[in-house]
Amino acid sequence: MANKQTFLGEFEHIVMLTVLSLGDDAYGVTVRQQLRDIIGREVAIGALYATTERLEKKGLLTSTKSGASAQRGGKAKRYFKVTSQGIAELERTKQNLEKLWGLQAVSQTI
Amino acid sequence: MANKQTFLGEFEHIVMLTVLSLGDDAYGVTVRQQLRDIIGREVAIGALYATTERLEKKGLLTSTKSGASAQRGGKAKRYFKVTSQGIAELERTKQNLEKLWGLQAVSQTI
DNA sequence: GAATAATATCTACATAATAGATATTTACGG
DNA sequence: CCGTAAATATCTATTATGTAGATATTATTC
Repeated sequence: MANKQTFLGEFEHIVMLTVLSLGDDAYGVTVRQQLRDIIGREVAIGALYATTERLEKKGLLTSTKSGASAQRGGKAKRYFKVTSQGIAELERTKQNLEKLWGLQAVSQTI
Repeated sequence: MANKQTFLGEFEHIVMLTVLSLGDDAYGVTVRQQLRDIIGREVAIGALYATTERLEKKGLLTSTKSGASAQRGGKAKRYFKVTSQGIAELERTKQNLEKLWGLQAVSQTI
């Protein structure tokens, strides 16, 4: 097992999908809201930033600060965007899961 | 965020699917082989047992020792089986991912 | 009975996920 | 303008997951 392989963790995975789904409006609060709306999952805001930071380090996500344009105040939003490398990674992850789901005994069961 | 939610981690997820796919023949070596064959992923045997043990603690998997029936020796195999709770969990996980994948911007991209 | 094959178990460490408290910035009402 | 509230990000600490590989156990063959 010489060369390290890396994979999207499960939370990383859904955060990336959520960011992607939000297009130009993906920042901490909206990502959190979207996760709650779509899959009913409550995430701590800290969890989110920790994860996006890791994803940035891996080159799967980028972030840019908006100029201060908040409705009622607040720090400048940090907008996230999935990189093309990130998209490739998502695609690979999805294909692998689909392969596993497609196996006989599995598709009969779940 | 009072009550703790738990989710299948990414490795847990694929291990469960693999065990399921192997039916009555799921033990350390075959699970490892299947993962290599289907998605080209090399896993350390220790990683596998650590994970199955955790899944057992959560009630998503059970294991039973075979009588010693190995071809050429070796310790008795430990056969794994996904519990019905495990199946429910897999189903939930799959549905959530499918929801996210189905979102407009996502399905246009990956 | 020594070498080898098939398997599981153990130990230690690295990475990912979670929780929630705290800090920063701006707008609104008086 | 000042205090309060709102919107957001950042920080700190802890727990849960994932990874690696060495070691132990059991049986077979020669």
